[in-house]
Amino acid sequence: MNSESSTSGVSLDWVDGETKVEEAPHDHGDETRLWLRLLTCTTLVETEVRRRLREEFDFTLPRFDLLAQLERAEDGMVLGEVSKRMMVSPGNLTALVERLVESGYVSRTVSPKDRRVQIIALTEAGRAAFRNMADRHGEWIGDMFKQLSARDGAALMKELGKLKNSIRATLSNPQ
Amino acid sequence: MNSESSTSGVSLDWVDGETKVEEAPHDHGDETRLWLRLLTCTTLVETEVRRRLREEFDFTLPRFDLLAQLERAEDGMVLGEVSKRMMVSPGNLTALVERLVESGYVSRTVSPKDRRVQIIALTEAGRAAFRNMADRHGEWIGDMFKQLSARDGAALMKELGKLKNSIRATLSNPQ
DNA sequence: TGGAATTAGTTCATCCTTAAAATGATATTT
DNA sequence: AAATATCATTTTAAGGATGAACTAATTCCA
Repeated sequence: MNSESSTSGVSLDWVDGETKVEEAPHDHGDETRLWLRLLTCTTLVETEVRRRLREEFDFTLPRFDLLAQLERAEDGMVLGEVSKRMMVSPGNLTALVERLVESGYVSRTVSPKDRRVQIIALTEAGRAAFRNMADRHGEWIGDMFKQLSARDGAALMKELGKLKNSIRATLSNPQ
Repeated sequence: MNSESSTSGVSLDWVDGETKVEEAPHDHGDETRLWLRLLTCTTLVETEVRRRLREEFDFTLPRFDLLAQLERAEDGMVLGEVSKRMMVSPGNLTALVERLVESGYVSRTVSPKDRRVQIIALTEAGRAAFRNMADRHGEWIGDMFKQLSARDGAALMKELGKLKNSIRATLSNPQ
């Protein structure tokens, strides 16, 4: 029904890990199924975006995400701030930024006020490249989401907002 | 308001990359915002699950996911099938399975009918360890989702179902 | 049968990612 | 001012992930 198999495997013939993982005493089966469905949706979109970024622009998603963060910080951003916004470890950024500096999309300046601090910013080339990719990115997402009515989209947005609050509540107040 | 800063950075003080990435001619801004919110929720949960798996069981999420797939295949599973269900490349599994075989949680048998094929299965130790972790996993998810009413959960499940269909439609019929 | 295509997995090079430890700079005490 | 704490970033070691190239086994079919 649904196959494709490229030389290097993977592709469209995935199957969904989405089924119950457990059925324990106090259950939580519903939440777990919901979580798995959430994860499935995210993985499907994310994988496709990665694939297209590579194919069309020979670019990676982490690099794209980094440019996206910088794009709305006209005067650049402190590295630590980027780390928080991207939800990745600071150590991760070191190499990522390095590569983007090398390719000329990003500039890196040591703050004159505090020599520990770095300010990262988009170069003109980076800004142009990003805008280009972001346009396509928007189209891809629009395409993948297109069967969802405006109504459903709004509902989903709202429900996800509630979920996000629920998660954050637990995270900031463990146990 | 919300900080914690361990030696190695990251933790609770994330900020959400969730804001518009672009505002292009044909827009897609709503879909993109929805996508970013979806991604944020997934990342929050996933990161927390990783953290707790490591802390409580010194285990990784990919390994846990692999055990989860095998758990509901009494007689084991062909490696390629695992790859499809987990939505990861086959090459990825080679090392993952190797490590789980070493730790005694998984057995690997070459099929007698077709010597290209491998059958992977949980060992008794693997089954026990998995059940243990899966119980806790369910609790964590239940905890993070607990502020979502049953009604909201059901609604979210349904909306995500629609989204999943939309995505799959695009993937199996690109352009 | 015997060659070509297909299929299942592995290997390789490259990148991403993290936690933890280390480095180096600024702030805070005493 | 010296000692100490805190803070921003880098380094390191280890695991995950991918696409592409490769190996080996099976199937297809002329």
